[in-house]
Amino acid sequence: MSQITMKELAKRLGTSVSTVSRALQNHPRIGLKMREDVMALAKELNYSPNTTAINLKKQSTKNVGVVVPWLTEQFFSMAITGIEDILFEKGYRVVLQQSRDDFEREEQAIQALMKHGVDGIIVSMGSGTYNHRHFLEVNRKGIPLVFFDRVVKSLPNSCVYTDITQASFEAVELLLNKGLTKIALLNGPNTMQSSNERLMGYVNALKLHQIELNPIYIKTTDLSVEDTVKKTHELLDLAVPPQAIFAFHDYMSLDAMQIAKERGLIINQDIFFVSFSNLSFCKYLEKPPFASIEQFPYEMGAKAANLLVDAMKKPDDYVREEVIIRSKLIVRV
Amino acid sequence: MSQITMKELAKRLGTSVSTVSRALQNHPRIGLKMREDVMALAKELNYSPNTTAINLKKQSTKNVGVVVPWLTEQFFSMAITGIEDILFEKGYRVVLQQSRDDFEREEQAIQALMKHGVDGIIVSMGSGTYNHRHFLEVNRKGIPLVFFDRVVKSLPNSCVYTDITQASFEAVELLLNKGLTKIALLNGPNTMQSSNERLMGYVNALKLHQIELNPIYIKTTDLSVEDTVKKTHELLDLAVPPQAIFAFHDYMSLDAMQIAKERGLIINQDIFFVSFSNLSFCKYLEKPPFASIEQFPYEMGAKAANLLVDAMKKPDDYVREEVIIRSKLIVRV
DNA sequence: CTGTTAGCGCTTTCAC
DNA sequence: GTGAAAGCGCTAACAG
Repeated sequence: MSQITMKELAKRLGTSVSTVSRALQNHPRIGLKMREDVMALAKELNYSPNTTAINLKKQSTKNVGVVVPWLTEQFFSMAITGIEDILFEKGYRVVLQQSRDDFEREEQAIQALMKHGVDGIIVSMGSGTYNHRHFLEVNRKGIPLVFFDRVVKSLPNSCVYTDITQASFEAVELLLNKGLTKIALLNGPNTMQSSNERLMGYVNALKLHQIELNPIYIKTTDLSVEDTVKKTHELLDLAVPPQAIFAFHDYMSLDAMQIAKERGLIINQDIFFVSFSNLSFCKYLEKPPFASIEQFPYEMGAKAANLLVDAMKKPDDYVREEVIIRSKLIVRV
Repeated sequence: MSQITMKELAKRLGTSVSTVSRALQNHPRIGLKMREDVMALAKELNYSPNTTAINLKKQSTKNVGVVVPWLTEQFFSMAITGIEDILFEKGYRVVLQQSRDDFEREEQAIQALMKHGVDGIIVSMGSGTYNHRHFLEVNRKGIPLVFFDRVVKSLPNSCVYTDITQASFEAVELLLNKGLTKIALLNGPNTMQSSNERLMGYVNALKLHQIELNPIYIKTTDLSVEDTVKKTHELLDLAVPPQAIFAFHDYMSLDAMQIAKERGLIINQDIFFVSFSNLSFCKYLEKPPFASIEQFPYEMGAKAANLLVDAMKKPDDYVREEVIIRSKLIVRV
């Protein structure tokens, strides 16, 4: 199926390619009749422009690469929905890649995108990412890059995130205000900035309420179910087990809750869970985690997309922006 | 940041662009020293080819469009993961669009993809899609297209799906074998082929077990939560309410279950639910829907991607394939 | 108002 | 083995 080109249109109309081009893009300096003729023939022949050629000419692809750890995590699929909505309306397309929290894969994805030619990139970093050379490479190439959620604040790129420290503080304080003092932290890996911020919020809250920090209540995990299960058992095996667990996210809360239930504990009575995510399906649970932090992923994605669009518009006088989306603590019970 | 081009490499090496091109792609008829020199300089200058130019030349973009109703539905995010895995390894990139079960949007998405230039398209149709003109257009343009899950069997495109009728039959039979006879069907819209197939499976099972079909037990919905709620109430308001509900998918089961619970019914005792999807988070429920049909979305996506890759390889002698992925009824209780 | 011309960056005959 | 040249489809000065 040989696509019909402007050359063909020009030939049939006995005119030149440039005239056809101008007519098609409603250039002012073009005769009315000619414009109409061209338009008519184009429609008749079902002409559609070759975007690749335009891309080559314009040095842009109207493609934006998006790299997230897991599409299957609700947080990310909602964020991508926000990204897609903004980008689509601005004429961009989303090229998607998952890093699966694996450094190698993330690097591969970024390289593929650069090689493939995208006008910009939006990234939420994987938990396994221990260095930033791929991002530096993107910056070196002058491709606009925006981070969201799992960001790198030390890089000169704009980023969108929630104040994890503050949100963590509020979550832990909620528990403290309930009179609970033995609160455990079931965290992500130390390598993740957001794990450290959770820790800070946790520490701050305890400090403010003059509860002594007990290191045995602090566990890090690699975010896997197995590790969550293991560390939860460790916590519940303690001589004085925690009354509440502040977990990395709802997925972790849910897995930890299963363990607690198996061990005969009653949720929201013997033990309380709070975490990030505010997963929608928790509403179907008889006993949902006590509270959760809503991070508004759709809005975060949309904001990141908007920042990227700005950056792509004016690659020269690019101003780094750091946008903090205010999270909200949702008490479920 | 002006990217470095082959022209630049050629200039610096005092050779021609064509030689550089050949050296870079390990053309046989090229001097060893020259090849090494070119390679070395390319590495040094961090040369990377302009994919758009290659695309224009090769008349292909290595981009594949994927259109699904909702990214946030686990079924689709898993399918896309399968698609992405296969496509990435074959050197293709996934361009993602969501139709949100809206015909206009689906049409827009398909058009944007065609215009944008993709080598192929994978689609799972939206529930609101009432005609196929956009697919016909894709076919007319000779762009390979493969359907999965929500397919159009009457079109000449390959497709991958589960045997909904058979799976529905098994699901309903499971209930019948439990001695339940008053079974309702909470279906999707009539416009969806897969709704009709569910209905057929339902009818077949009842017939085989010589249970008379009672039309008041059959409800269609537009898949929205509101409509699900409404129709569930209608069913439970009946003089003789159903003992079991076969719902479109787990999301619908869950919403319907909420209503049943609110009305004081005990799940898996007073009323049983079965549906499609086998959502992973149901494992966290005290009382999950009684059974669910696992459709192996990852495998479906992967298979669809493989079919598309084949179709893109040999656009001429294209053979339509219809692949049926065997589903599995998972009894949860 | 319209045609000519020169590319965008790369591949690929066709010569030498 | 290497270079010159054409061309993928389109845009945009530059001349009329």
